[in-house]
Amino acid sequence: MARAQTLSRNQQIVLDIIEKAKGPLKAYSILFNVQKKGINAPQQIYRALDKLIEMGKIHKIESKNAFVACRSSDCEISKATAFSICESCEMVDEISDAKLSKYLSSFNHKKGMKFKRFNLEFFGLCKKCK
Amino acid sequence: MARAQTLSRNQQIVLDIIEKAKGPLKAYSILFNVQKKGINAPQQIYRALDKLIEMGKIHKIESKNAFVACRSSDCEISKATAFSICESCEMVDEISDAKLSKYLSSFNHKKGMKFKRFNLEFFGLCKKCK
DNA sequence: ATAACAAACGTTATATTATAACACTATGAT
DNA sequence: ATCATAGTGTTATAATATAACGTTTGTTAT
Ligand SMILES: [Zn+2]
Ligand SMILES: [Zn+2]
Ligand SMILES: [Zn+2]
Ligand SMILES: [Zn+2]
Repeated sequence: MARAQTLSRNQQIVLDIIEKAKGPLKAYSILFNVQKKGINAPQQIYRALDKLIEMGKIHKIESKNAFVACRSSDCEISKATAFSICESCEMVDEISDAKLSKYLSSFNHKKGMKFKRFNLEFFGLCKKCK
Repeated sequence: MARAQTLSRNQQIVLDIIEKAKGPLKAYSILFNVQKKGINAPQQIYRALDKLIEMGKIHKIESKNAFVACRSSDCEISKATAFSICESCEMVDEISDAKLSKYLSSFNHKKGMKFKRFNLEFFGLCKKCK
């Protein structure tokens, strides 16, 4: 058994920063922010990010190569993620909508492929920006 | 008026390659494939890719940093794109499903954001791979 | 406790993806 | 003709991500 819920030192440092952030963070911006804590190399960041994603603690916003903390419970270890992204201020909000999630989780492609996971990114202008 | 439908030389070369390909192509793999035609620099590829995306001729698969030709008509200049992606063989298939597209296009977030565009990526194993 | 294993770590180097900046050319509109 | 827009070619560099290696730490089983 792995130590399923305990985070390692580096994982905790990286998660803390992502959770405190107002918006999505990029890997190298995380790196620059933790150099005072003795983390010096991209590898250390990317390894922590990979594990945190596996655990469902964070998600990657693919269209931005950036990372946000999970604020939802619908996404069940990143099998079903949806985000709303402002094209002006870069704000990202995790969408937690049971109906949407159910609809997409049960969506079946004509060509017979059974899906294990999806990621949906909506783009527009947020309240502030429109 | 711009020459809305005519492709430039480089755009045509890049589009041809993407259309002929069986699966998604990466920018640098396109580059290596067109060096015999006198295209030598990443910029030339990325510029063509950007325009082709704008025109709706191709799409970017964000989770793979790769590009596919548009095979749909539902996506109306890339405002509403959906893909099915095999995690084993990397096959990508554009999903053209009017109901899905309508459902998502009219989806409204609780927090009052009006969406202009979405991109949905499903992951699983294709027929061959499962 | 200790051996064995898995996970995490630190480090150096390198690969991959993407953009900046600048000078030049072609095209179409007024 | 002149002006604006789009496209080109080129060099350089930025930003994102992984490979490979040996070491250390934590967990489990005996
Ligand atoms: Zn989540
Ligand atoms: Zn905004
Ligand atoms: Zn399309
Ligand atoms: Zn497959």
